[in-house]
This record gives sequence, C-alpha cells and structure tokens, in this order.
Amino acid sequence: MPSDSPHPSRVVPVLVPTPSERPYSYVVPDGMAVVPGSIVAIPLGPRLVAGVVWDGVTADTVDPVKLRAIEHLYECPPLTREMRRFIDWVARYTLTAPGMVARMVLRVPAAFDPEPPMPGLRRTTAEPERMTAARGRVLELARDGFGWTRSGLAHAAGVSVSVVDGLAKAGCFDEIALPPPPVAAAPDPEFSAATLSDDQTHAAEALCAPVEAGGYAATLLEGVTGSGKTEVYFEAVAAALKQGRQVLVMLPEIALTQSVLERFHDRFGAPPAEWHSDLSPKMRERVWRQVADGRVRVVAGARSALFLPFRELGLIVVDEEHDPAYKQEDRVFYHARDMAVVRAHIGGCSVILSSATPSVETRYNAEAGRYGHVRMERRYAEAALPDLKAVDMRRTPPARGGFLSPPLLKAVEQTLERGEQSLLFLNRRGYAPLTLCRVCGHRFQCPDCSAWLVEHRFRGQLMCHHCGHHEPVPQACPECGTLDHLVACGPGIERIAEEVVQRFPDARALVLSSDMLGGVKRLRLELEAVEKGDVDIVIGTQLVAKGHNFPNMTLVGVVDADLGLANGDPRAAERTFQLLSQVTGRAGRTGKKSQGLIQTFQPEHPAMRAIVSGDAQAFYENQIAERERGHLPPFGRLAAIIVSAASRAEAEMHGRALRAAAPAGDIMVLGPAEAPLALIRGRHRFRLLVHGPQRADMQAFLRRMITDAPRPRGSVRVSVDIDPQSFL
DNA sequence: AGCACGCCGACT
DNA sequence: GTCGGCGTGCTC
Repeated sequence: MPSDSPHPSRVVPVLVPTPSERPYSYVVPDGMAVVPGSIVAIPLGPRLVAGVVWDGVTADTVDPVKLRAIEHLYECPPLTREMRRFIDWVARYTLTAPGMVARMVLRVPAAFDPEPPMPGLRRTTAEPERMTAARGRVLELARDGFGWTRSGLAHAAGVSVSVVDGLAKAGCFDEIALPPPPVAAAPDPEFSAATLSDDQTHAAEALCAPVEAGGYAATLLEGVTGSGKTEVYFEAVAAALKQGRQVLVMLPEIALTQSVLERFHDRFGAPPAEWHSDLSPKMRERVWRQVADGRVRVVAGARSALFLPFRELGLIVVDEEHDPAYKQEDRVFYHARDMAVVRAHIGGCSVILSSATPSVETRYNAEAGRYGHVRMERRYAEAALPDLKAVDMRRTPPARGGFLSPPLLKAVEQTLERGEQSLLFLNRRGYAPLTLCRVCGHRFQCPDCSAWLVEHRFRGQLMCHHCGHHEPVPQACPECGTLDHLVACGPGIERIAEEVVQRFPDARALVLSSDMLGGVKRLRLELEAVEKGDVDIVIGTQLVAKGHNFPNMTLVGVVDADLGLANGDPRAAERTFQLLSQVTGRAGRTGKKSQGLIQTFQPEHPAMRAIVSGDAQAFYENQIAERERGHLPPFGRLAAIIVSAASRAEAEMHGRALRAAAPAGDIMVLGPAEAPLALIRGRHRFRLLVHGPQRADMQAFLRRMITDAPRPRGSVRVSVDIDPQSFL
C-alpha cells in the first residue's frame, strides 16, 4: 500500500460529517503531521466531530478569520486511498454530499484510538519457595513465555485465580501489557477441507482463479436452491485468506443467517467477525478498529459492512445478491450489491455475486460478459427439486367463500395421510387486506397514508401495513353507522388458517408471520416445533421462505401467486419469480419426493412458466427483452426523486410542484406511482419516478431537481434514489 | 446532519 | 409570569 505523503500545507481540507458539498478547511497545529486519510477530531460549530483529512488543496475562498485548528489526530491507520476514492465515487453516484458518505464510515463512537491494553502476566525465571501441584500446572503452562491474563491462566490450568496471584506475589510473574484480544480468531483456510461434488469443484475452481490472479474480477455464482453455493464460495474465501488478504461476506439479514456463520465456523475453525446494526457499541468499536489494523481477516456483515476500513481486501462475496435488503433507503440511498462491485473495482479485488435467482440486471451483466458467470444446475447429494405445477384458478376455482382450490386441498389431504408436512404460502399478513361496509361501501383507509387498513382479527385491530397506524375494529360503520355490516374482502394468512381449520379439523395448523405476538423468541420456538414434526400444516408469509429447512416438508402450496404482479412495480415479475422459487425450494430438501402447487389466474405469465418449468434462462431472456422493448424501464435509466416532508399535504404538494417544474424533453418524470405516500420515520414521502436517456444526463438533471428546482423552503427535503429496485 | 437561536401556546 | 414546541439558519 503506497503511503500518502504528509500534506505540505498548514491548511488542509477535511471532510466533515455534514451535507456540505466540499471539504472544510482546517489549520494543522504545529507538531501535528497529517496525511490524506488521517482521522481527526475537529471543532464544528459548538461541537467536536470526527472528520477525515482529504486529498488536494483547500479552496481559497474561506475567510482566514473563520479558520479553526484540528483538535486531535487519532492514533489510527489513515483511510486508504482506495477508501477515499470509494467515498467520492459513492457520493457522486448517489448525489449525496461526500461528508455524509464519510459519516457512514466514521459512525463508530470511539474506535479511532487504539483499544487500551489489558493487564497480563509473563513468567520470570524466579522459582517459588513452595511448590504445589496446582502451582506446578500453572508454571508448566506459562513456560511458553507468552503473556497470559490472570483469569485465563487460572482457567487453563484448572485452578483458582488465587493460585496465580500467589505465584505473582512470589515474583514468578512480571506484569505486562497484553494486546487487546481479537474479536474473532484467525480463520484457517486449511481447517476442514470441504468435500465437494464435481459440479461444486468446477465452480470453486472458476471462483478461485481470479482471486489467486489478483486484480478486479466480478463473477456471478448462479446455482439452484440446494446446490451448495455457500461451500463453493467458501473455497474462494480460503483462496483469498491464503493470499493474506481480508474478506467481506455480505449477507442480507444477518440475524436470520446464523446457519451461514455456523458453516463458516465448521469450514474455517473460527467464526467470522460480525457486523450489523444490532452489535453493541463496544463491539462495533472493536470490530471497526481491528478491521482497520488488519487483525480481523473475515467480516460477515449487513450492507453497511461495505463501509468498513479494510486495508487489504481481497474478496467481497454478496450472498443472495438479488435480495432487496441490500438497498438502503434512508439518508444515503445506495444499493450495496452495486457499491460492492464498485469497491472491488477501485480496490482491485474479486467480487462474487451469489444467488439461485439473480436480479435481472446482474444476469444481464453476466450475459454481456461484464461479469464472469458460474452456474450450478444440480442439487447437492440426493436432494431432488420438487415437482412443480400451476393450478389454473379459472378452471378449478375454490368453493364459494374459500381460497384453496380442489387440487390443492386434495394434495394437502394426501400429504396429511402420508404423515408429512404442508406449507401454505401467502405473502399477506392479517385476516383481510380490505374491509368495507356492506351497506354504504365505506372503505377503511389509513389517515396518514393512502393505503387500505388491513383487518387483524386475532388482535382485533385494523392496521396500516405501510406506516404502522392501527385502530380497534369498530362495531359500527363510521360513515353510515350501521352495526355489524363490515365485510372482509380477499384473503390474508389468518383467513387461510380459518379455512384450513375448517377443512382439516384434526390437523395441527400453525400460522407464521412477522407480526406474531411473542416476538423473535416465540418464532424461533415455533420454527423448532415445525422442524420436530409437531405441526402438520404451516400457513406462512415471506418469513418462511428464508433459511429454515424442514425435513418433512413435502408440499408447498402458493395460495396467490399473482399477488405481487398487480402493483405496477416494474420488477413485479422478477420479484415473483424470485420469491416463488425460494418458497418452493423449501420442499424436498432431504430427498423425499415433494411437490409444489401454484395457484394462479395467469399460468401463462412468464414468471409462472419459469417457476413451473424450471427454465430460468427463458425467463431472463424475456425480462431483458421487455426492457429493451421499453415495456419495462431500461437498465440503468431509472431513478426516483423523493420528496420528504413533515405532513402528508406538504409532501404531496411539493411533489406535484417538482413534477410541474421538470422541463419536457428526453427525461420523463412520472407521477406518483403505486403507494406514493409512505410514512417513514415520522416523515411523509412522495416519490417521482424518472426515466432518462444517458446516465450522465440523468445525473445532471437530478442534481438540478434537488438543488435548483423552485420549491418553498421549509421542512421539505428532496433526495434522489438512482435506479431503485422497486417503488416502495 | 446536529445544534442553537428565536418567537408563540398551556402550565408547574 | 415561565417551559417548550419546532421553523430557520449556520457550521471551515
């Protein structure tokens, strides 16, 4: 790593954690040597903040009288040149102030000074006057001449700390300062060599080659569910470790991906360091610090791990690259998968995008030759893919008042008879998505956003799934006052559960959704019960699609496969394909013959055909063609302008004003799409979709819109989301 | 983004 | 009479 030379000037640019477009200027006090990347404490207004000394010379427009001095230079490795270029790149691309991007890097309370050393003991040559068996064991262990902690040594020798204290008093130990313990033991690439199938071996070789060669390479690892992608990319991780480089494994939701961490531990003999929002502040500091000084070799983390200060990164893995959780949609808007590719490009290292159902843009990049493409088409070991069929709801409709078709009910019955488990999947919480009054037709709507209120019969509440507003279910219609005339329209999982209980009164049914009472703990217990076979029929939302393996699950029924297709999201087909593929992949994990039944009104839809036939290739070709034909927004030309205000009316008004102010031309501003008003963190959001020709033009246009467009000052904020994944 | 300053309603 | 709401403006 070429080290940066000290700034020659006594006034240097410093990136401060504010939305300012350029760095501020600060005076370097005598005796302080800063380089670009140095992390410093600086006075900013009334407070002291952390900033980064930046490259280049300071703008000379600052009034010298206003200049203040850097307060403190942290004793911490400076941010590398690559990291600084990455910050600048992300800021430019996302139209965010560089200082706000730097803030994401520095958002660690007190990690910039070294951790204080721990008190330790080291064996001297002195022998104790009295020798006992316990003392003997302690001295034997300490003969290695390394530093030990007092309690660590006692524990290792199987004696109490007083034995160690006694020896220390007798002069057998020196008190020394011990380096702070690592947050994670060093992973050993040779710890437990994996046994791979032929398929996996070929894939692993293809992934390892660019890691060993060094330099930038992006590769899509596309393998059907159960093909063992994780074991394959672990080989690339091992290759990077052998090269002495650091590795970042990005996971969409670390809390739910415990199994990846365990498998990592089994393969490398130590768990990776974790990075996610639930880490304690102390742990965050230690991980950040140890990533910066190179003691942490592998981080498994959520999207924000991309902004950790790695110094010798050799590989980034983006697991489940299609997952929408990689998209950050507050403050700085960015897509971590794309930024991971950028970071690899800037840092000259490998990046692996792994998925069973890649996003269309990633597939497109792979087919265009921009990314390498490694495929695995067979499941590992004896696991077979489930037999999938579409159930045409026009030909075999459910009985009146029901939502489960005769073929699906029959399959559930047969599965019950075999003593196996069924999963009924419906991605909609609550009892019914819409409630109205039978007499006057009044529809219950959220007072904060424009979404319908969803009835949750179990809780006795009407809830807004958008902003969290909830109210008790009224007895009388608020419009016409008629009693007991409210009618539920459409199904949610609670209603499906009702139907299941009615049809199969003896079966043990369980409803699983994220809003379940009892929280995460209860959920974990329930999942264990399912795994043990204590449940016959699981009725669940999206939540059941992730991670968990149910060995006895041989039937997956999708209650409403069309659900996600109706909302106008340009990625609706893609999302549906990904979700259904993940859900049906829950079946047949242990080799039992299994099936999936997909209830749909449009069996000819490309997403349904792809799922049923297993022909992903045709689906991607279709989606790419749709974009090229202009039926879907073309690649890289979609953005959104987000107007955020304290009140709904304000957001809406300024959103429409912005739309009116947009000049006509190549760039089109579309009106509020589906669910234009969302209440997020107490602020109402209005989104305008933007189509445009070239990326540079679009960037310039968006910048004009957020800075120059006429709009009343006030609580309104305007930000930009480049190439959003969805409307929400 | 923070944080202070500053001007108008309900309360120990 | 004060406490405190959040609108407005500034930070090298």
